[in-house]
Amino acid sequence: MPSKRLPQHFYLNPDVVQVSKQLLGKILVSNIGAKVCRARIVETEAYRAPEDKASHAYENKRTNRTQVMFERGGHVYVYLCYGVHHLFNVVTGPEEAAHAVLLRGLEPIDGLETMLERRGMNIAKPQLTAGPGVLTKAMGITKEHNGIDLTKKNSPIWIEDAIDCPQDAILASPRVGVDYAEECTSWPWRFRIKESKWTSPAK
DNA sequence: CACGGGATCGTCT
DNA sequence: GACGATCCCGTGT
Repeated sequence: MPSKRLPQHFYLNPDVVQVSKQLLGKILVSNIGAKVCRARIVETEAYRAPEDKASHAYENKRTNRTQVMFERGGHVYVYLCYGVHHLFNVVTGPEEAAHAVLLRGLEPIDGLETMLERRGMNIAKPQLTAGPGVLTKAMGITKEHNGIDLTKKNSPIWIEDAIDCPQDAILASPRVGVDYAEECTSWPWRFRIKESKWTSPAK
């Protein structure tokens, strides 16, 4: 059952909230350090510039860090959080629209041994890849991958297509860790596949 | 299970 | 010089 790389037009959709939902069920693949890992995306969050106070690109603020968010959809935005964790975002929309989808939870498919080794764990349990900081560690993703294009041939990271997740299988709730974002804090832009155990802890 | 704190450093003021 | 789009471990219940 061969999977296919998502085409560029998937990422160019100007509605980042819709893309955030459409990414649920898709397959994230990394080919890093001569190891291939595949995992199903089960939790995401949408960040929409310029009006979203939780977004690093709030008011279209352009800095060295946020520059990549203004690239064409399909690029990757990775940044260091709390000096400890690398967080992985998919940039979406046309060039100059600084939207992004944060990946928050994965369900392992292939490369489980590699993921366990990278995490220093012995047995597979949800904490292996449930959470934005730990899923990057399991997949081998770091700041080095900031700015790469998921749709480019031979990129070390890409996303494969899969059947869309049915709407009634998706649970929407407020985003995590954005208490500073005032009225945007309550926007229900965190999406998860209801029955999956591989999502980060509920708020 | 709910909190509370420490780790740790790039980014922006 | 302050502060994170987090995680893990410790303590108390």
